[in-house]
Amino acid sequence: MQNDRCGSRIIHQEKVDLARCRDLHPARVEQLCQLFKAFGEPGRLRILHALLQQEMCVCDLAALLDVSESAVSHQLRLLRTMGLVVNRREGTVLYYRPVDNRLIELISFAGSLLEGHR
Amino acid sequence: MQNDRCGSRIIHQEKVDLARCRDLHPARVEQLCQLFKAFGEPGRLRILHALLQQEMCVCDLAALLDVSESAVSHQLRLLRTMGLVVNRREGTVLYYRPVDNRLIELISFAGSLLEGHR
DNA sequence: TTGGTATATGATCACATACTCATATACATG
DNA sequence: CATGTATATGAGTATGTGATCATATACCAA
Repeated sequence: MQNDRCGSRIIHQEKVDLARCRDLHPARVEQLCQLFKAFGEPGRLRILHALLQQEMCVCDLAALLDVSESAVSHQLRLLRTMGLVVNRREGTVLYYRPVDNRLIELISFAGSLLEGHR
Repeated sequence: MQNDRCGSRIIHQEKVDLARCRDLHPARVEQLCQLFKAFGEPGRLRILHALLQQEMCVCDLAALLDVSESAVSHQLRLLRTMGLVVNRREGTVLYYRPVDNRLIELISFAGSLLEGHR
């Protein structure tokens, strides 16, 4: 079969209908994905986790993660663009911090899911 | 400078030390990233969200997302490999469901973070 | 066994993304 | 203003990833 994009081959119409009406709004899907994606990369997760403990500058984060400052800077730009972190300048040093401290709870909650299953 | 992988250029040694001792274990970082990554893609997020409402088969999910059944199958394999979903066979039809229903709370909590910031 | 249906899987390709290097910028200090 | 420091940014590259197409598998029914 060339095109198996099924429109007619629905087995359980009621299930699909129910799922459709409970489905997330496309915009909400995008927002959620952006947020999860931010945490879905080891470097960014560690950066966010560190910043949720205390504000830090690029150089310190690079030392913590043992990667180049350029790499950290690029990741921070992403996080800034997503609206997850902001910075504060003090001379030539930029201190970064998360916009929303509740993000730490998202990490802890995810962590608790990893412990035991239901 | 050729190599800016800083080891000596640490500005705030105390901050780095504190961050190091509070840092997540590498294995935990990997687990968390896997989990977040699973939710960090529109297709998978919608699949998981749908399955958290009711068990569904590949064909129904394909209809819901309006993508090929092959694409859905590939995503489901990923989720299976990650241990996030399991299936139950009934004849030729495979019904998928999440291993842990608390995953819905992860989505809701993330959603609540999108509403207002602190 | 033969054919049909639902799904899985492998190869391939297009695109995203995370890093590196080189360079630019912003601020401080002389 | 010239220089140094901390960081930002752009281009290029290598790797990751999500889709497609073709094919394989598992089950069912005649």
